Amino acid sequence: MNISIGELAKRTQVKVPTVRYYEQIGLLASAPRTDGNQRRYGKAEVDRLNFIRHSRELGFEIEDIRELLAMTAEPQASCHQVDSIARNHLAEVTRRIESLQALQAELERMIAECGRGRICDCQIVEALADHGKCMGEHAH
Amino acid sequence: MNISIGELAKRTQVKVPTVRYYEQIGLLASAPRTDGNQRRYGKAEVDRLNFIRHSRELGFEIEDIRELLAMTAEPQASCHQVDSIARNHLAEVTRRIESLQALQAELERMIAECGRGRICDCQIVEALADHGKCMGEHAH
DNA sequence: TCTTGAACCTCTAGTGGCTAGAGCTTGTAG
DNA sequence: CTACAAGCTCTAGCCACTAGAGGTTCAAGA
Repeated sequence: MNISIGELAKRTQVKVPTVRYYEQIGLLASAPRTDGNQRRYGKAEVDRLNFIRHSRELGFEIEDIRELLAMTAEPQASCHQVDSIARNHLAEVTRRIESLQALQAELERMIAECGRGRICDCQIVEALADHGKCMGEHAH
Repeated sequence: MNISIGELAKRTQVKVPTVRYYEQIGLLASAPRTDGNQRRYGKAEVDRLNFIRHSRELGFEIEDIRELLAMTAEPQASCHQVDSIARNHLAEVTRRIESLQALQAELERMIAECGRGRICDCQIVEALADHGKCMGEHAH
């Protein structure tokens, strides 16, 4: 296997500019070039990029992915750190969900109170203008 | 009332650089200056900035807030557009919650399967490397 | 072999919403 | 007067891409 960046992009569903970006930030090794200066990739890079894309889809940050990839280079090492990274990320996702759910509740309340009349009577606008009308985590 | 930017920041809990940023992007009018070139604000600006901050806390985008503020300048107009902006935003928040919940489920599954052994046996790493092991909205 | 269009290359800047200095000026209290 | 806090403008950075611009290479077709 000795594929171009476009073919790599097609196989992994990662855009060409994004592949270049990942090389730039060191997530992918600098690819060997043809005489015409074009990058060429093998199966290992396809696998690595699939790992990266999948991790990104799951919301892992680039630095986390960098660490995870470094760990896969030490197959006999303990996976304690992998577990830790995943748990931290899960906790963050959970926090974000909770925060968004609080926002959702506030927005629902505001919209329910809207009489669909004029701006000067609008409960949405009044709620935005007056912080005290909110309750819950969003309010302080 | 004729307060400095620092006082405005204290009253509204919006940082000084953020106030300047909002002026730069036109969300706040350019403030009148002292002979020493310092900005000075009145009650109207405090109220406006509170509206902005509150809307940002609820996750409205700057452009949405710009529109909402423009509407408050027409008190007799219909609040149909306000309602529409809020509903669109609520729908987006709902989508984000659902997407995060799918991620959460995948992460929980991966972590539950982790045997806490070595990297080469790690179910988290294997799941990240093999897309087919995921299910749900995240998988394709 | 030549032509042409697609794909490849590097480089720069932008997205959204701030945030962080650097270096200078103003205001106020002691 | 002095010193320090707060004000000012300007630039660049954060995060993870993304979008051109302008030039080169590759491969298919005539």
